[in-house]
Amino acid sequence: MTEMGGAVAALGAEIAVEAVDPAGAGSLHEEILGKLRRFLVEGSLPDGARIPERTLCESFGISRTPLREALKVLAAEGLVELLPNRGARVRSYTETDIRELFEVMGGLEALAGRLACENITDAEIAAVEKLHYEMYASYMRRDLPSYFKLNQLIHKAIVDAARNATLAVTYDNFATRLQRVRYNANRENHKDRWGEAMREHEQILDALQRRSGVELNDILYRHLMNKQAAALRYRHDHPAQAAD
Amino acid sequence: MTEMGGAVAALGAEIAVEAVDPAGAGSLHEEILGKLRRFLVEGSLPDGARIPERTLCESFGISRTPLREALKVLAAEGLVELLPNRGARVRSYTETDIRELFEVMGGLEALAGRLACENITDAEIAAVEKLHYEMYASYMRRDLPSYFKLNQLIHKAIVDAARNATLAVTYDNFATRLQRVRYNANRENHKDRWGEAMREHEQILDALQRRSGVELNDILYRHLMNKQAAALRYRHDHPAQAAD
DNA sequence: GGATGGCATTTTGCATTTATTTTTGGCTGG
DNA sequence: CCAGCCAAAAATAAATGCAAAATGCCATCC
Repeated sequence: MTEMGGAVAALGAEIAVEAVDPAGAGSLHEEILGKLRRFLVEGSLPDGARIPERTLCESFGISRTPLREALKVLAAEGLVELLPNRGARVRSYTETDIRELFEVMGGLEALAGRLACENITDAEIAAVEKLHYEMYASYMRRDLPSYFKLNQLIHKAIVDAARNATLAVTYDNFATRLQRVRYNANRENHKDRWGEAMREHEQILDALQRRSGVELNDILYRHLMNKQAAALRYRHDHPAQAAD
Repeated sequence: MTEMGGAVAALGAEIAVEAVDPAGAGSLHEEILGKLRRFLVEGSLPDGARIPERTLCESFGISRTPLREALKVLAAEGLVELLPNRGARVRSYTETDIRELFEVMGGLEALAGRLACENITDAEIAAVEKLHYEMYASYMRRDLPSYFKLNQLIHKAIVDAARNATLAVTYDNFATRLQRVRYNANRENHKDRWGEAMREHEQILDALQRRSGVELNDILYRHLMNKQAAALRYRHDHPAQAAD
């Protein structure tokens, strides 16, 4: 397994850098958990790569116990898979997995939209409007990174307005898994759908302003389904590093 | 902490019984995980009870390492909460938590219904019909346990028909958390709503037969919201062992 | 008499050690 | 020369041991 030697070395470097910032909370294993999660999301390790715990322990400068605990949690979160007596692998998402993830995200966002319409304040709607127009400006400027950032903030604002912490946590969990996928599929693929997505966001804002729960529910679900279709289309056109 | 001595003793007994049945998969910590989860769901430990790991280790007859790993996973699943340097407690669901759980379940079931309408086969619809009429028979017989069992099977059938394993796993996770709540709130409270629930299930079957995704989506969500209202109403009338 | 500070006990968190399983390399037999 | 098997090495899983943090208790001081 030399193919990931470089990646593990990179991991070591990453840790050296992040050791400065007091990332985690109190306990060591939570700190490790956060670092590992971030590392996996950023896609620095190829899909399906084995995660030799001994090597990682040396990189992190810790013992194997807290690392194993962190891996168990990450497995429960769906970012790694644990093969009995054979260690951990980076979970490789098949096309089916990706389809399913988008569907669940669609259901969660739809729920968030419905609840948000029941609970959102005028001030929060104004804040979303602001984000929306900033995002539109980014769209006109063809500033993709800014667009993505604002896009994320809008969706997060809707989830927050749903007043449901359990939903927010679950949403974050799935968003994290999808990020792992999205980092692989380069963001370029979004350009195909950019105009369409922008129009959908107009509808999202409109439904939110009118506090129409059922409409926002439906729009957000279809919005995610369109994202899904685009992602799968991209994957078919670029089966480069696919690991199905 | 003598208040839970009896409960832990009961735990020990439980394990002795279950040690016979080959519950878990291969690895020891997964076996422990399953046992602990089942034990927590059954509500044998009071809300907020401390879980001293040393005591549990003796009960299970294992070392602390696999137990700690299992506890970390259960914390990620939301069944226990880990206080840094202060061990694990049984997570006590506040009224807000319960409200949130029902909302998320509503979103997930709604999604399942929508997807099921797109994917379900005629044979599967026939199977649901069969379950439905059996459930109706149980309703007429006032056979609550049978009714509950069939009710669960119908909802499970819809989730399975959604053809989304990720959704199914997530659904199970939340269903487990709610079971922990439901075991506390005695099932008697359902009798208030029994007729109403039965009528809702007529609509569910109808929408499924017509494969009307948007309708089933909405019906299932409202179905869960009515369950939520009933559960919270019960909780208000019976604040017995409430641990808010 | 009440409150505060220090000490002892208990409990958790991490590291180290031991054992079991898997894998790989080499060897032997066909 | 290839296939199957055995053995050694490596990796993982579990257990134990050690150190640090927290809680409870007691004594002393105000």
